[in-house]
Amino acid sequence: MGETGAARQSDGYHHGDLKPVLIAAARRLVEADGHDRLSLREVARQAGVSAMAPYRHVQNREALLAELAAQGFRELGAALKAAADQGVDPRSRSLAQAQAYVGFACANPGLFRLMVGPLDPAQKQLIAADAEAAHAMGATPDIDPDLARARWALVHGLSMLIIDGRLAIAPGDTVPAIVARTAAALWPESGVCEGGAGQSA
Amino acid sequence: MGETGAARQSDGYHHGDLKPVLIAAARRLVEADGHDRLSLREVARQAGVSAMAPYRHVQNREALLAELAAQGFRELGAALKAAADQGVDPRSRSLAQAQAYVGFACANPGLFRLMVGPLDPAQKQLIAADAEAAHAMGATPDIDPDLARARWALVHGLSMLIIDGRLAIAPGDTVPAIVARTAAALWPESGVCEGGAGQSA
DNA sequence: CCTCGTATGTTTACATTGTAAACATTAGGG
DNA sequence: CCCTAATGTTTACAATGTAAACATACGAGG
Repeated sequence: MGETGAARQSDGYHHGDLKPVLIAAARRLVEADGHDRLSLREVARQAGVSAMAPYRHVQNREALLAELAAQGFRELGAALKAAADQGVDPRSRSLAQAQAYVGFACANPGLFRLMVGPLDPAQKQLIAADAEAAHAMGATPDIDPDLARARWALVHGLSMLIIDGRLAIAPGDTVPAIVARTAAALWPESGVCEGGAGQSA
Repeated sequence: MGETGAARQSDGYHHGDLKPVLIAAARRLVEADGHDRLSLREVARQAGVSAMAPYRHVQNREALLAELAAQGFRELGAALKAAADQGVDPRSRSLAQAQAYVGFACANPGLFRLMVGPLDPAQKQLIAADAEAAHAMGATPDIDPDLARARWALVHGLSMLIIDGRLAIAPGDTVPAIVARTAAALWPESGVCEGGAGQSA
């Protein structure tokens, strides 16, 4: 079982299924060293091909990063949707989504920083659809926009602070617990989360 | 009065006061292109000196970025302190600090991203003192740590979302107003901000 | 089955960058 | 007035992004 899927056919010249390998290698490197230190040549090296091979599959370095970001947004969107489908009342749904968001960031810090960081407009268009999908997931449509923005800023800021090591996680503490405690500190009772402005559907 | 301060003495060989010029140029470039695209050679070019001249004043590129970050933290700390000294009740003090934090990020997005981004440990030690000063400013000591964390995450996330262009600012709207509305959405009455959870436990 | 076009990989080439090392100049104290 | 250290410069080299030219093998059509 050496050949996985539709991989190389005969010899070593034509790899046959290089692009996913490149993306996987790039993702590994982005997690390891950060997206700003990603080198296309190192990606090629990890994939076992020549330095110029990646250019047959991506336009340039930025385009590869954009594909990575798109993949990240797709995964984040799926995680948010799964969290939304899981809760029963709006409050637990909100908490589950918040935990999913921060959880994703903490599980893929390098990728998250890439998704969140600035990208030149050409590539941004590439990932816009996925990003929109993920973002729409964060804001349920039946609440005050100001409150939605506050919730988004909260989970986003929490994510950044944690993955940048500014919020040290005490031993024995977990990310979902931190999210839950932070949310609890803001909404001690309940009610605020779902009620908000009375623009009921 | 062409020579500012202790600038060049006679000819063009010894600049005489190069370091501040380098830092200023670097800051301009960081704002313009982002810290990941900063090139020491371009800094030198902007300062009108040779490519290797900066190495007489900073150990390497990372060290220059660290100095920039330290400068940023000092300014942010000053802004936070000024905001704290300005308010009368704890609530308006909190709001003023939040507005100062987000305002600083929006006024210096490139620098803020540098301050917030990951830096290798050697340089991190350089800016640790300033960073601590700025961070301590954010959390007044008399409140629930969970609430302090929530407030910090909120302003940090708001800053990131705005400077990354994810929260488009409507024409006529201002950053302080957004911060105020966001805070108002979370604490509709008052009371929560200063009283908080009875962490007397 | 053979051939040829095209997709995919490779090699070569060049500009830009970070950084080390050797050299040049000048300021300022003996 | 001269020597030394501080400051700037030139030279040099390795790594990177990317363009251009070259090579090979997969698959369609005869």
